[in-house]
Amino acid sequence: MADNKVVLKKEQVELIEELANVNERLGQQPAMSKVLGLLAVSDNPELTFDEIKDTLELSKSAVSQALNQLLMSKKISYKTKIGDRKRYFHLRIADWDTHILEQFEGVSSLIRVYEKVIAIRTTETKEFNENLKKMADFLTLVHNQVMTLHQKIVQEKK
Amino acid sequence: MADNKVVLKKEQVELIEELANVNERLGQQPAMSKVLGLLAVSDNPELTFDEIKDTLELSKSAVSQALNQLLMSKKISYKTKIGDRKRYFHLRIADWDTHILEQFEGVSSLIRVYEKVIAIRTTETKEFNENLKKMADFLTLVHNQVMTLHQKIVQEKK
DNA sequence: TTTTTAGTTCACAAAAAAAAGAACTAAAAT
DNA sequence: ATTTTAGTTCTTTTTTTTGTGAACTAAAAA
Repeated sequence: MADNKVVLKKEQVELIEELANVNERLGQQPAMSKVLGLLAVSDNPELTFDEIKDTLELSKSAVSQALNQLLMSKKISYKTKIGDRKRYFHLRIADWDTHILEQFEGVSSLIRVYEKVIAIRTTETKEFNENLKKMADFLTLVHNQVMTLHQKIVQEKK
Repeated sequence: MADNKVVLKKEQVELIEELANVNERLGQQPAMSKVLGLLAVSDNPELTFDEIKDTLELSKSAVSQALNQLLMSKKISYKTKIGDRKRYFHLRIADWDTHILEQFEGVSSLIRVYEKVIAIRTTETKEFNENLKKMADFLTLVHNQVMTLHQKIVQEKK
């Protein structure tokens, strides 16, 4: 029944909330978003189940589900310490580039759908179709530039 | 009580649903997303209230709310025809670049929050902080490139 | 002047998403 | 052997989101 709440300054709490909000807008679920925020802001980047639960004031089951989904989507991982049964959860921050590219997957979907729309549209609406095409082309350009930048990162890592 | 349903081929219906799904993942509400899909795919890009309502099989109030929100967020506009009281709603497709930039606002928020996180983090966690910084720098680079590309579009339009 | 059209507004219902709680489990500690 | 720890799983409850329906409005038509 001990309280494992992590001590946080007010500004840290505020940032966790802000981070959670941004993550929610990017389509992540609330509890997962809060966990991501906490793990990014906490001075100690490795927190136990109970520290997360007590700091975020969530139920065990909410924390369990959030952690497991984050583990499955490879946003977090955990360490164990000898002589200690607890797991220490942390962001997989070194894989930040993969996470960002996953977010950009949304742009790819958008491009694919718009290409399909362009393909089946009537040719009657010339200006409309031209604008759709310009938009799809712009998105493709952005997508390619992001991929190029990412390749540079990958090279640097090696 | 007339049925104003727009005639659509099966592939058009499927694309409307796909577009609606992508838009929902980008944070738009379901009814709004469907309206955007219909207006992008329909051969006639200018549809009346009742055509939208009957084609999407939504209630008057759902359509009314969706259209008004889309008008307010400037995703759509409408025309009137003389001797006709109906409004003809259409995508503001010529403003596609503005709409895309609005979506990219999410990236800016993300950068701003991560910069704040970096600013208040303990200096104890060197590698963690360096990775955060690299991520924020990458996002900033992407953001700048998108802005540069957009400037070119704006120039071309003039 | 009354009726119809083209919507709007708002209280409520339905559905979906999120969180909680309680019972359970497997391994470790006592 | 039984108790505790560190969670998991499943059902239920709560909250939030989305959509509906009925009453309303303002302008135009009959």
